[in-house]
Amino acid sequence: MKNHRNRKGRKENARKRDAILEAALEVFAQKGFLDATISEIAKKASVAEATIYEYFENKENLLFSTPGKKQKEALDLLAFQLAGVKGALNKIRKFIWFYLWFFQNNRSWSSVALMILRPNKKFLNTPAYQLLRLWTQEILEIFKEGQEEGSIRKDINIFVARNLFLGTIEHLTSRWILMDKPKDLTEFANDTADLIVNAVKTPSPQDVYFINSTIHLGEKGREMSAGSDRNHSESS
Amino acid sequence: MKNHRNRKGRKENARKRDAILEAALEVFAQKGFLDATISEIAKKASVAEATIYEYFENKENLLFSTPGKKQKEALDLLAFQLAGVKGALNKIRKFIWFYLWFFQNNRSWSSVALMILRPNKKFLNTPAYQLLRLWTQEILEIFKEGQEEGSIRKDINIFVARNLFLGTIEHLTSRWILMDKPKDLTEFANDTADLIVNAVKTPSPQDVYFINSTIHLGEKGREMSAGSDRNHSESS
Amino acid sequence: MKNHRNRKGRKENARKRDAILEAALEVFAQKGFLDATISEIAKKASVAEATIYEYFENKENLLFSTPGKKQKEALDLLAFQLAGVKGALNKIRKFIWFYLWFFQNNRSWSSVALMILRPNKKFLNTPAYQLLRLWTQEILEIFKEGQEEGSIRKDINIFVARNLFLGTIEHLTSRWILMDKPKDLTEFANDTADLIVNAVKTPSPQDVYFINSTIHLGEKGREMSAGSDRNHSESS
Amino acid sequence: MKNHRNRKGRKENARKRDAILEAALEVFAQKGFLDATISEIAKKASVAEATIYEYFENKENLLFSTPGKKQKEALDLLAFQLAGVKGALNKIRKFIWFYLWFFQNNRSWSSVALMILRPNKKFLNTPAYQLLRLWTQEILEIFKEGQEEGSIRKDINIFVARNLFLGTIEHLTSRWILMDKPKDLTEFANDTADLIVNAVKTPSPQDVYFINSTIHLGEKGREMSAGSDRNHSESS
DNA sequence: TATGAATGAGCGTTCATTCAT
DNA sequence: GATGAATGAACGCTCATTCAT
Repeated sequence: MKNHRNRKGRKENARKRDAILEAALEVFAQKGFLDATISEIAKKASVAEATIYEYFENKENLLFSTPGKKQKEALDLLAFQLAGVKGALNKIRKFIWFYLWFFQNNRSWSSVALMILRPNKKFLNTPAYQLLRLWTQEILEIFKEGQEEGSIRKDINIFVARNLFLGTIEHLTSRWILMDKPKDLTEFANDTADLIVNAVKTPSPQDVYFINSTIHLGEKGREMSAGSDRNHSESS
Repeated sequence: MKNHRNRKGRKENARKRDAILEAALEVFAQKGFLDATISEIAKKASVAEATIYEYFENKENLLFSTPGKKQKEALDLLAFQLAGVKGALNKIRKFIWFYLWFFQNNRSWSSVALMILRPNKKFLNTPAYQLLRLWTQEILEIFKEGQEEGSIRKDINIFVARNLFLGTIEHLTSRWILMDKPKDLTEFANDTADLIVNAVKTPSPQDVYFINSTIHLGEKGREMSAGSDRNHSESS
Repeated sequence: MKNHRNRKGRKENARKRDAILEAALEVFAQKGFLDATISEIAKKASVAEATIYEYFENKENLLFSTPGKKQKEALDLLAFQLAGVKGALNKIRKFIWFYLWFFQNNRSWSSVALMILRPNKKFLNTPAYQLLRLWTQEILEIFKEGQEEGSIRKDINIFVARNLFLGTIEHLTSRWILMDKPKDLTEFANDTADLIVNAVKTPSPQDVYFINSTIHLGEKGREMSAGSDRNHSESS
Repeated sequence: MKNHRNRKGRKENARKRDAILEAALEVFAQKGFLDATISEIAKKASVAEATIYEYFENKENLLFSTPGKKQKEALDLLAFQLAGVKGALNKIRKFIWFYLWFFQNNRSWSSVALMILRPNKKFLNTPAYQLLRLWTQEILEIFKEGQEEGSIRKDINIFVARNLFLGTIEHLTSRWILMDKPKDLTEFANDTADLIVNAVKTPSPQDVYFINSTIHLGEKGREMSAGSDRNHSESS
């Protein structure tokens, strides 16, 4: 409220600022927002508590500042990952894999983003949230692209499709965070991609085949989702 | 001293207990777990703060006790809703619609379940969570049923499919809770069902048709998803 | 701001409330508002810090509640003191003496009232201040009475006269509080009364006398201010 | 390191020092000692916070240094104002008017002096306080002069009279600072002077007059206090 | 059973002040 | 001489929880 001095956001010591953010990310991920203490964050960042207030207005502001850098990194990497990939469906598959991979390799960030930030209404009015929207808009673009190129059905609601996309991945990741299952989050990338692709793709004749005048399920899909079956140990 | 909870005998008890739970649900939904105070819950339930501790061990225990009744109600209603519905795909559609309908008509409960309980690790060790599993197992059963009857592809991972199912609905509902969009949560029930059904159903020849020796997209799907187009006002 | 529970002002334990007020008065008097700590007040009152917040909203509110009881006591005693006194001028003398006596016998209260409350703008919007106004209005009444009975000049501004009255006494008392001089605050009651009475009283022929056709100062005043001379040790 | 204050040599120094003092005066007046922050003073003075510590030992020291310059200015002006005025009573009138005028035209200074410095015990051990004593001694001198010339009663305690003088003026000014009443502080200069002069002056036969062998109140006083009546809008 | 009253334990936040540059 | 950066040291305040009645 009262930001005395020239507190907040000096670039001078980006290193110290980053150290605080990193520490905060870890502590928030581990303890949750309210059980996390400034004291612990400060200790982990090797600064005095008061120093945190030189860079961030308050605890909540610190929380909201926490995902920014990683989010940008994710955006850059995503572009890199998608570069050269042809076709919306392939992009979707790549996106899903990358999304899960990135979550997996940034567990604290995932935890903060999904468990703390997402249920927080105030987060919506935050610069960090605006950044996040770039990410989700990318998904929409891919769907649109697919509709234009014909690979994605024109009769689906792409906003609902985006819900499908995000909801599925976030649900999978949430389970991973909460229950440590599966150990390897990307393990289900293919199965997940199969379903999502199925959901949106334009049906093609390759999907059906004729045996003795009967139409059977094509086996093509199987080739991409080998290893997926009901034998996975699922606890719920 | 500590087993008041077990004395189900007296009606007066149950009434007061329910009043507390209802008040708690509302306050938790409105304020979140930590900003909710025992004091406010007590006031809303018209009991003294200490009385709450006669019925619940502590604040967290109260939180975890909060969804139980509604959850049972949901299970009963679900059975009622699915009764007489033929075919896994139709059950899925019905389930989706009912899920959204129930969320919509129990906002506080939805809010507590999705925003507070789900991100809470401790909730997993809770009786209330076991109840919730019955719910999600129902989904698995339907998928299995579909695979047996042939309407659902046998080559999909039904656990991942359940993620798809739950994740999509919860994501949609979360948006509704956080941003009040869409006003009517069931508005997208059909579009959502279309996508999920597409994702899991066994492709059938009806989905393709031949014109001049070429296979085209069947129009059947369209019949069920009338009203679905990209004109929905979506803000993100 | 947020007064959770039924905090503030339960009469149930007026004893505890009084203990807190008394402790607060002493600590405030000794340390000033900001150097006084809730912790010290709690210790002196033999209650937990949190208990203070059961009775008072916050530190400032506690400060403002501090003088009330004594102020009422002063009002009652004043009425008692003035009862039976005839004539506005005699009432003024009595009032002055009592005012100084009461300050002297309630040092902490004096200190808080003059040193902390008076310079605090917010105090003006306080119930305690309204009580104080009864006190100062009493002075006005006496001046009016004197003007009606003829003992006080009709050509003076009684509001300014009240400033004279209050300002003089408060200045004297402030010096006493700050510098412990004079040891006995009532020592100058007579001299002060003489001056204030002189300032407002209707001049009377007794005040002048004729010697050899010349008018001299009457000696009557002297009788009441015996002992007043310039030999007092004054440091400023 | 710690004696920068003594290096009066460089002009640049004095200029910066004055800027700090001026800023401090305003901030202290507006916020009070404790709510004033070094940060705000620094900002207002356009210097860095640390710079303030080059010129002043600490916050309290800065506060005590704050009134000095104005106080000297007041002393000089007072001498100027009193120059050529004949008779103690006239000097008293002039002094009162000038005192109020100076307060009025230096509101921040008044505020700091009366509201912050006066209730502060430590201020008494301060060079600035010694300067202030010159001011109050001047009052004593005038009283003595009046007693010698016969215009002021020899039977009054001049120290008490000084209390009357200072207390009245300070009380009036305090009200003005706290409640902005009256708008023009010098409005009551005459009325105040009348009362104070009445209080101390030697009664003279002109004050009484004879009608039908009876002694009546003289009207002389009225001539000097035109405009004084009970119609002033006073809120308390 | 119900509760009014009391409190222990803790945390975010503020600033005056220091010091290396 | 000037200052940006860092921090130590405090303190008000909140609430979940307990317990005597």
